[in-house]
Amino acid sequence: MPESPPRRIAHLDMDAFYASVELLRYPDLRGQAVVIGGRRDHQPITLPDGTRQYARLRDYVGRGVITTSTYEARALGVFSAMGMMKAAQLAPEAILLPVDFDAYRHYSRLFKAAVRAIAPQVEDRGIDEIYIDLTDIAEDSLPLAQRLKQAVRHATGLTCSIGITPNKLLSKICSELDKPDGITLLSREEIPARIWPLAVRKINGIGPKASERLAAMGIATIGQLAAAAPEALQAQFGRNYALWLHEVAHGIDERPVVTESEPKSISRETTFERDLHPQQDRIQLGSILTDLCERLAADLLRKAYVAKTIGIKLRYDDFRSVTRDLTLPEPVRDAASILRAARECLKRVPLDQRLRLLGVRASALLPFDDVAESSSVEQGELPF
DNA sequence: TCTGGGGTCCTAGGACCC
DNA sequence: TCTGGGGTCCTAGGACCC
Repeated sequence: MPESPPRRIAHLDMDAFYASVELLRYPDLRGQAVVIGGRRDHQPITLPDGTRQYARLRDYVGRGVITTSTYEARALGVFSAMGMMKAAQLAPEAILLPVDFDAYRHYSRLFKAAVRAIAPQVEDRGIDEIYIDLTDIAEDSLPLAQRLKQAVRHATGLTCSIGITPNKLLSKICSELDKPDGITLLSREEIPARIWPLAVRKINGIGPKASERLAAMGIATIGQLAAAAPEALQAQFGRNYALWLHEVAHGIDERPVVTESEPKSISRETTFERDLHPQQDRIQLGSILTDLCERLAADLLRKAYVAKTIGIKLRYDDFRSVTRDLTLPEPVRDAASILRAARECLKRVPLDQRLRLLGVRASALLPFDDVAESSSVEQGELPF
């Protein structure tokens, strides 16, 4: 087997991205505990004398979660994905700002363009992070990393953290090691000293479930995972996942940096302010469903896709969720057809319990060139 | 005071075809 | 005549990520 050439891969992660974008707009909040999240109106109010009044976390009522927080807020124990009502108990005085995705998308485009101008082999990993293949660039890693950070800073006023290693797995781990505003370089030889002491949870792909099962086996660190008996891992996790665990624990990852990809699905979902009953609240649920279908249709139109499969997602008041899919004879993208398919799916789902969430999803996507639209109609009894 | 919204990938079973 | 194997599509659920 031919030896593959050694690669040089960077992972670049923006520091507390949403919160940092907000601080550009509200510099008076610098140094304070600030959290971003929620849908409710908690826009800052500018008083006649020019001073601003901000909402406080303790004033929040609802089901929102923290999307991002500043490092000052994190120091108080407030992290992403935490319920805002719970966070309010830990940091009642923290400033609360609503999310503004348009602003974050704008800065996302700016920092990615700045990176691409230096290193064009960029893989998008969401709004605030990218992988970069630096293999074909001659410059040494440290000055190159400094130049990338400078370019990002110049384009956005924001800081980021960069890890550079032989692969995506290690770079992702490393970009976190010196946050914020850090650079971490790592070679294969340094894996035992610098990677093995870390918790298995630091590996991208080992989540809460897997790390809990590993903990039950007495495996807490990546080094312990690397030393674990393969048979024991297979007994716990099955063949494929066990093999993967063994590889990543040894720092092996051959995944390429993928610079282009097509979306697999597009979806819209919403959690209600209060749980809704399928019968008693059927009017309201019907209008929510219609609204979701219309937004999904607008997304498909804007992104120029048609969908062969339409699905729904329900979450019950006990947080169990179910999905139903329907593959259509012809691809669709208009709201009426999506709604029709979603209602067909709804007929196949138990509706005897209050709901907290409803979602609609389009999958099996095809680029919209000139695909003829379906007009097949079969309207049966409607759940709501 | 429970837990958002947008995604990807994997698994597993059944239908259906050759 | 009670017995195949492979391939693909569809569906449902779950883990995980940002």
